[in-house]
Amino acid sequence: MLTIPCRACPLRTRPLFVQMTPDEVAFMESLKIDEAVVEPGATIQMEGSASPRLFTVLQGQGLRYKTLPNGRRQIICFVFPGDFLGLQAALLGEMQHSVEARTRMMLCVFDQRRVVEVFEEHPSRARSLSAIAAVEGGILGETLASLGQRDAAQRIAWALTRVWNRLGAIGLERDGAVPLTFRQQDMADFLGLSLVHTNKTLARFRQGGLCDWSDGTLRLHDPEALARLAHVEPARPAKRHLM
Amino acid sequence: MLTIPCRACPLRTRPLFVQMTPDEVAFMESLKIDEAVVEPGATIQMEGSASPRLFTVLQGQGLRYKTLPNGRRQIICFVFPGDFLGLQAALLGEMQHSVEARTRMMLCVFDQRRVVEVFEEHPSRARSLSAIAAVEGGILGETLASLGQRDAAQRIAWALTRVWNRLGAIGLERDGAVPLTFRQQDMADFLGLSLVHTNKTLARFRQGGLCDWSDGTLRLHDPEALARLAHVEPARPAKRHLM
DNA sequence: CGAGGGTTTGACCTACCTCAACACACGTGG
DNA sequence: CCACGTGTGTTGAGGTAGGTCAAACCCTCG
Repeated sequence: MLTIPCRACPLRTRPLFVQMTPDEVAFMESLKIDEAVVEPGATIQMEGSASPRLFTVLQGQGLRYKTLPNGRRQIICFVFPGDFLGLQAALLGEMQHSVEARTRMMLCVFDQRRVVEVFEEHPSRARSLSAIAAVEGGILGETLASLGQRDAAQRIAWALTRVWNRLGAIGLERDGAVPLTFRQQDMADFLGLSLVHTNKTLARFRQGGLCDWSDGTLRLHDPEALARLAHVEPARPAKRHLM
Repeated sequence: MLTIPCRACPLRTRPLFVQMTPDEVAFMESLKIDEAVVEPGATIQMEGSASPRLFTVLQGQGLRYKTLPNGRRQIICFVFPGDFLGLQAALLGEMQHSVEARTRMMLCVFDQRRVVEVFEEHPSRARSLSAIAAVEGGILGETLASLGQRDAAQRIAWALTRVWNRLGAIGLERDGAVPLTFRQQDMADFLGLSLVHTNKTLARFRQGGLCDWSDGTLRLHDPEALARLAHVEPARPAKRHLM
């Protein structure tokens, strides 16, 4: 039995997300087949395989990553509540990256075959699915620009402000802090930096009073300065779609 | 008048692309409103604006890029025949990057509003549109992994083998060479390298007998060695969708 | 013939990497 | 209770891949 029917989903009322019509919500509820809880470290989806179950993240944090033939790991992006997992499996038949949980996560479960049928059954939901893909593409483009054109400090500042805004937008800020449950190694693998350099840069930020990311908690003491350092343009609204 | 009706399009018979049903081809033909030729250097779409015209590239080469607030430029990817331009404009209402022509290009033109209606009118075409978005996401992920985890020589080797395979797949190889009409600066801005270092690495490849990219022409003398250097897994088929 | 865009080359420098140790917290078993 | 491993964060020392600067060398084109 579903403990959280879509119509009572705490996420979808957040202003970050494009609002659904009651009809859409009802349709999604008919698509939702289960809820799942996964433990930290669990692999949710595997690069190269076709995930028969697709997910919307309700709670928790995780990451998408690729393992390269040379053994190194690139983190594609961090995964937060509201993210949809398995889009490539649905549209291409195969995931191009793996997804792993970093905290305990609660997931909304969909049947991959039913999701594919969305194109025949519910055009506006199909549009949202495509929009999700397009938004992710845009984010990846921005990430690419960070890796290619920003130096280490700028990259880290960029990533932290990004995460900060995202987590704030889904209401996870408490007392000027958001939970950020990754290791420094994860951040390094995300930004193409070494662990050591990531660590030292974070220490500099901390000593400089810019921000403090420790014990799984991120505090931005001076968000403007950080954004300026990162060369981030003033936060665009950029609504997201939920599945 | 259209000089190339979709049913006679030379691209869509290439094995690289997922084949359409006659019904789909007819539908696309009803969507196609024009053909356009743009000159080298022309801006086809602009970051931040909603392009009212969407394109499928028939001929020529171009690039997608973002300009960062700090003035630097990140090339997102190279644009080749078969690519669809304006997906973000269609799905999100706004382009997140610009598109510029590097050679004279021939484009298939669609009306943005009509494309959006594809979700109501033609589910299987809508699926293809989404698949295009998903494929692009996968490619961006791979690019991300290159920027983050490969050194300069590996990045260049990776990019060249990628381009080589792509251009080969659409039948542009002649006498062991494909046309590649970019500047070294473009490649540098794509891979997050300086022009100087890109140039020197290319020179090393040339002297080492690996490949030769000059005068707008790319020759891979030893594709296997290059792929080995780049740590590229043996070419996956990875079909693409056309619009 | 000069101007401008792209490529090439050399000299120098630094941002970042690697290696290596240590610190601290946790759990497990003796 | 302590001894220990293991995983994560921290710090220092030294090395190098790749950046920047600068100049020259093509081209083509007006």
